[in-house]
Amino acid sequence: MSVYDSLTRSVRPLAPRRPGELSVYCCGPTTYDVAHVGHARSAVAFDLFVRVARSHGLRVQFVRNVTDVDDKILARAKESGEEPPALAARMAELYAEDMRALGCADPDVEPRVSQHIAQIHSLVTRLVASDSAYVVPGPAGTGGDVYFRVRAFAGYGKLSGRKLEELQAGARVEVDERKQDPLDFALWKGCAAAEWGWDSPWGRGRPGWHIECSAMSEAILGHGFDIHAGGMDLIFPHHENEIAQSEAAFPARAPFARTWMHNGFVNVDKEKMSKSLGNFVTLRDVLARNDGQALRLYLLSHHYRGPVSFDVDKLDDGRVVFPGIDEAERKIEYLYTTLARLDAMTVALTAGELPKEYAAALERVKAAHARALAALADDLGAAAAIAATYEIAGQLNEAMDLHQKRKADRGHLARVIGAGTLALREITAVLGLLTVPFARWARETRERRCRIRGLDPAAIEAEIQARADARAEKDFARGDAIRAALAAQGVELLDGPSGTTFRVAV
RNA sequence: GGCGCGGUAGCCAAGUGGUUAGGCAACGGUUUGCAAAACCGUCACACGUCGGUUCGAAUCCGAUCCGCGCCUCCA
Repeated sequence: MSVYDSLTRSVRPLAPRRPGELSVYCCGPTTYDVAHVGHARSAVAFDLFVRVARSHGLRVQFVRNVTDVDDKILARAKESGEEPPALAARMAELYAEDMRALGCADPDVEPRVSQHIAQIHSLVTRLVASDSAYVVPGPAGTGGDVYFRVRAFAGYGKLSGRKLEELQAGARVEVDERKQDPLDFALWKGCAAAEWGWDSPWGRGRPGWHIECSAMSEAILGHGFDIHAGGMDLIFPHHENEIAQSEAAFPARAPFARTWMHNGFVNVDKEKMSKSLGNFVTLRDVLARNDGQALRLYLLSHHYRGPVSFDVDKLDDGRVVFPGIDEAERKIEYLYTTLARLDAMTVALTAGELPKEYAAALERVKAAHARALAALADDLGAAAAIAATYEIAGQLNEAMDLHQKRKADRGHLARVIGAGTLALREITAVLGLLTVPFARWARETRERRCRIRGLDPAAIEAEIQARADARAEKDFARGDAIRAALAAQGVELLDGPSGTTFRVAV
């Protein structure tokens, strides 16, 4: 498989440092608030990457950190009166819940900054000793700061494609008297003795923003690990600074990371969804209304490096809906319905020559299967894989339709159905879709939709019984009136051979 | 100002030198007591604009118009 590398700006074959193994470090959340759709995009993109890599037989060690020490956490905790570590732990738990709801596997290792202060001290000390960083003493009673000397690292700017002169020409860098150069950035920030922090060789303080990822990735994966991943907004300055720190500290062990992967943004009204613009939608909001798998499918329907727009509609009654996610949820329902139909039927294969019509169908299924796997292997072409998935599902449903109609051809059709089932299950597994068992999905979906629409399932069942009674008396007009009344509430009645069931519309 | 990304049929969205992407909506069918689901067909010989290269360009090159991002906390 191959992936796009931000450092070389090209799609390159994956070449792990140790054959058969893949070490991945992904920048996780700063836990001062609940996650929004932008966080979901990053998590889903790299969960997909890990799934595809594993499907290629690689033993992946997936590390995603939690930044649980940060000024924003402190500020938010002060507002609410909560202790900063308690707030950070609470938000980390909510983040993990949200990501699981999106079908993301838990990371193999989830390091916390608060558990790696010693490693941070050691790295900063090393940088100071080699003159890559300098200490600025703080006021009385306050710890000192440590800054990284950007000009001491020759490769600065290689990831983001920036030159030092251009950065200065930008002239939007905050002027800080204590820095020797405006571009220097903090490795350690001093604080007052009473404030949230840790003692250090430079006095009381907290880590700077970028140092934690350098320290934790080194601690867990060592230098020269395979993949460093995160959102595109982290390229500069975060990842650029990580490279500078790590490679300045251990020049002999460069590169810090072999390949850099970055996901694109989620846009609302063509603008980036972000905290600062205030245009974000939290995952709590989305998951209250929609299936997490629907959001996952929606995100995967767009290439991970391009932009994704996230539409929000306000209905007349004030309710907020997400039309794109509703549509994706119907597609999830289609795929589940197809699988449920498969599970309910028994097929028996026949050997021998396949008639031309069925041979062609089998060929289409196999071609779509191969296309999906090839697309995923080529820089995570999930959208193309999903398109192939619909083709397979369509072929499967057609074959199942014919299986009911053409009894004599059942053995032939069983071969198409068998190949399609295998393909559908394999591709959706790699995509991380349909990971929830059908029965549980059906139950949870019905409960959620009833709750949203304010419906009582028991009352619906009573109406269904009333309609059955009417139909038994050949009073079709009354039966149809009941159907129409329920339909107006978003309840569709499904008449099947074993009675009537219902589904609630998205 | 510097660096970068994108403009594909009514809508969403892949692809990226020659052969059907896919979905949604709409419409017409098959099926159904009526429906739903499922399936078939149509919309679809689409690729911002103008030039150029080529036997052939949505795809490569140049110019240009729009939109967006990063350069400051950010996934």
